[in-house]
Amino acid sequence: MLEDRKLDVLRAIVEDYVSTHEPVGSKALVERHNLGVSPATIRNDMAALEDEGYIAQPHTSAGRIPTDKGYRLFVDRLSSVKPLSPAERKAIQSFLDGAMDLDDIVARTVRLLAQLTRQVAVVQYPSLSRSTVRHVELVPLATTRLLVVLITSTGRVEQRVVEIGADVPDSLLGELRAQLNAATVGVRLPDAAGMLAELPERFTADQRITVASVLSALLESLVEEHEDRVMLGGTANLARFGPDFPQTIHPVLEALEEQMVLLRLLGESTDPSVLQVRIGHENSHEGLTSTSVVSVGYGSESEMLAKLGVLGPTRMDYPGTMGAVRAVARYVGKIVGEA
Amino acid sequence: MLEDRKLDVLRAIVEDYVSTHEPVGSKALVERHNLGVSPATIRNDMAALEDEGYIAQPHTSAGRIPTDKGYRLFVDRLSSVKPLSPAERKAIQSFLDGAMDLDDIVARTVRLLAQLTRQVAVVQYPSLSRSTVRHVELVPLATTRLLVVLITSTGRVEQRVVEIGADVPDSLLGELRAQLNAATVGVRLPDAAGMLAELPERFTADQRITVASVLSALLESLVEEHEDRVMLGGTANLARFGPDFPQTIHPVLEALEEQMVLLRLLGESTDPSVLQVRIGHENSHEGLTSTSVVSVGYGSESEMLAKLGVLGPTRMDYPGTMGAVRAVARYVGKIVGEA
DNA sequence: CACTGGCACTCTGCTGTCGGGAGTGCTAGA
DNA sequence: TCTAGCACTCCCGACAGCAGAGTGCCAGTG
Repeated sequence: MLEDRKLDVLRAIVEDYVSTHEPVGSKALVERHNLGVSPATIRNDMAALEDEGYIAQPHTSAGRIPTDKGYRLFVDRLSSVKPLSPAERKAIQSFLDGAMDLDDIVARTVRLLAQLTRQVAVVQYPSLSRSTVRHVELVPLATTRLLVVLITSTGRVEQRVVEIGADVPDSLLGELRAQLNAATVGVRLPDAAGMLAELPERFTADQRITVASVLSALLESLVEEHEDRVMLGGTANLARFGPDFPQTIHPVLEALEEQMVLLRLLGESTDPSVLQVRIGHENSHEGLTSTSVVSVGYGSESEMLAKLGVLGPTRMDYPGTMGAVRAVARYVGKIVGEA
Repeated sequence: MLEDRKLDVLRAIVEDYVSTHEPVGSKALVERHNLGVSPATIRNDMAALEDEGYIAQPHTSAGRIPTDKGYRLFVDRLSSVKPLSPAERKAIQSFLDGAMDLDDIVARTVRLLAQLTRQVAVVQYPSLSRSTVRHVELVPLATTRLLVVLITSTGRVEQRVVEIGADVPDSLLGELRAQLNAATVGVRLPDAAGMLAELPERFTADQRITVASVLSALLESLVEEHEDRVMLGGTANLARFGPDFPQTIHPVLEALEEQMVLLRLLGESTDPSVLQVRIGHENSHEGLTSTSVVSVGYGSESEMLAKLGVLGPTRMDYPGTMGAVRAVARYVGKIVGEA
């Protein structure tokens, strides 16, 4: 009973603080939520919550605000993911349905997430490592220069320019192209490297220089995975972080410029199919200590291809944000799964 | 004589204001720059400059700050582009030399510009319209689905997925691929459309449906030019816009999210080979009225391929920024010219 | 005629003071 | 276990006073 109400109080504090952005006091609390008790009682509960580290007061005799630990409890036990309205679902669908190529899908997703959550959206491009080789193309640019193009099953195109020491006759080019495709098409990217190991042996000694150059470029494209790209949107929403934000916003902007940081932000999860919320200091990156990240993987039923999420102030609407992120991830997963 | 000194005063005001970010008064002026006259004299000049609209005071009895018109005069007549130090030149070169593909070049350029100028950098991808077709590739994705890939002389790759009503036999695919390449390779993108006009006539009636679908996708890629992409960097530098910037920064962030706005920002110029400075209200976009844009085209000697530039507060170091932008444009031009 | 020095004036911005208000913790009582 | 009351703390806005910076103007000088 007592425990139960304490949790109710914490939930009420989080909800009020999220909507008003101001420390919430005992009196306002009983007025807005109809807990059947008096402010004084609430005060006792609040004192207890403060002792346990779930809330804090900015200064003596101000209202309370939730701590990271408080938000954590709220997310884990006090709230449920808010499903989207039918109108919103419809909007998602029509927004994403017009997409043509992969870039377009990712770009639209980012916009959509940013609009829906009114926060900063981050979408990772579908990872190469999970996809398979669709086609390898060699294009002569000059007599001693080749463009190696790798097309994957997710529609992604990787390109590399290779400088070859010698002239490359068309016949060799055709043969090499055929062999490359025969060896790798349909194979998963990480496995494709292995399929190519014995390829040089099928060519004559003086051809091998060329073959080796092309192979090394292709292998580079295949393992590119680790420097996956991400797309970013909704940075204008940073302006709603709060009025105290000259200090707050700068480190955040800096973090957003670093692809590596963004990837780590999305990445550090165990099971990508489960919605993940990282709150304030739980974020390894300093400068994002008053920032929360909500992320989840997306992809076909069988596999997660990449992750997406949003980033906002710790004082965000968690149920709504989580609902939006999850819904968008599902739709996008369906779309890239089909493609 | 009098006119000359008035201009000196304006220059001094601009320089001081840019470095201090505070309204500059007559006394400080004579101290910092050794104009050989007394503050009282300067005050007369300042009054005149104010009448003519070159400077203004935020409130009675504060120092003066330059107006947009003042900056304009400063840029046009009172300053010269500041050449970079040898160290900076070296940094540019080594920074850009490691670049592999086009994406990489653009990404590095953006970072470089942002670091050098400590402002927001914008780089347009080399325009398709000036480049030529290097290769067209058709890749079957499924029995009724084709990937059309266009590779340009600047190393850019455009891709489109086409849904074909019917099965596409390999023979037709090969024939079509050959014909497409024969007709367009080496041709400028805007002209290539014309070369393809008669292509359908060489195929039988039932093949034409397929040919038409592929063609329309290819034509789309060819004229894609108008929605050229841009890359953005250094947004963290927005935090240095000033302490008054919650109002200032939000519209700017919004503008930066819109590709179209960015393109127009770079685009609206007569001769792209000449360094262009657009100051405050000269910028057509509202929300960027306290923002200046320094931009210039880049490319080979013969042609400009695209533009790049930076965006910052009107109170920016114009000579330094202009020098950096020009220098970077030259190096990048050299690199994409070679590629 | 152009420059200078001096003077009165006008702002801003900082400091300190002072209630009002909101919120708390504690204690006594139901 | 909850409630009511009370004294206390602290923030915040208003107000006044003051120093400083800067201006405009005017009379004087080479």
